[in-house]
Amino acid sequence: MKLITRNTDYAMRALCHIAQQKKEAVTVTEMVAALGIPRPFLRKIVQTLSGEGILASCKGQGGGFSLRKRPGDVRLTDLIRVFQGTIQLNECIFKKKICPMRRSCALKREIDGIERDALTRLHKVSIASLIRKGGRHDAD
Amino acid sequence: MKLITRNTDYAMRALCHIAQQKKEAVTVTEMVAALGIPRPFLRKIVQTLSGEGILASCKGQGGGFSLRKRPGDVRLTDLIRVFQGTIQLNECIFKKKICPMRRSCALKREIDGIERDALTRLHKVSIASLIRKGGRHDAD
DNA sequence: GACAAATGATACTATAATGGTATCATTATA
DNA sequence: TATAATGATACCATTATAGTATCATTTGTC
Repeated sequence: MKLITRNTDYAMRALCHIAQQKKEAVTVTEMVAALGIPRPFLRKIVQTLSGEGILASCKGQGGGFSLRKRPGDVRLTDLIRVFQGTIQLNECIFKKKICPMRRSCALKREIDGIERDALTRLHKVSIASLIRKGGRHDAD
Repeated sequence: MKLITRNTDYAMRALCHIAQQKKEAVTVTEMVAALGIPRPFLRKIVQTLSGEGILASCKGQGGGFSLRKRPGDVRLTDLIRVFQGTIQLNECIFKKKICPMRRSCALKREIDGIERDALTRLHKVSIASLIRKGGRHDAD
């Protein structure tokens, strides 16, 4: 069971790191040093976050990334949506066809309920909530 | 988010179907007709369930599969373990290395908690509980 | 102006998981 | 003996994941 992928995980760590710096802009170099994430991969991730309007970027020397949203407004579900595709509950087993048992499938009802609750909880996890909970997000 | 794969889903449907028949043994042919699952795939699945001791099998004409356990004793988590590998919570991001932030990672704590609760609920779903909830498990 | 340090854009790759298919062997019943 | 069933296994196609690699562009500093 994997609720979040590395993309999502790394993204959230990077965002928490940025949120905790007092600086104007945080560079990838700095984040690599702090978080230990492979540089090209992290670059791709923050570029995506920039494209999504979650981070702002400044090019050139002295540039870097900064938060464009309030820490309380960036939730795990947002990142999951960006990096893991639309958040869909377990789509019905019969791909193109309409599921012949959708009216009455107890199994699907159960799974849906469990997934829905997990999503509700993931939605409550934001940059702000993680920072509040203390715990450092950088490596040693 | 995908808590269960088709393997798991099909397995549970097949098991529920078998549990609801009064017969000694249920054949794959019969299950294919009832559930609409691709025959060779379903064969592989029930063979696996047989190997796991969840189903008993009889070869030869007049043979088929039957439940070897009580319906209350076959849970979704059992099938997830069989078809989706060991149920592991999100393993730490840094593969071989020891995660440098395991002492203090608020993100991991949150995800762990959510996954753990989902597993607890998946553990409560069994053949028996699904059958009890009514709802048919066969196709039209 | 040249250089260095930063991001932007984009293409590529390797591995594993998922969702199957296909075949041949074996067993048991009619 | 023919037939209907499972057993064992090998194969395959697609997608997602987790990256890597390159070149272009911008911008501050000397």
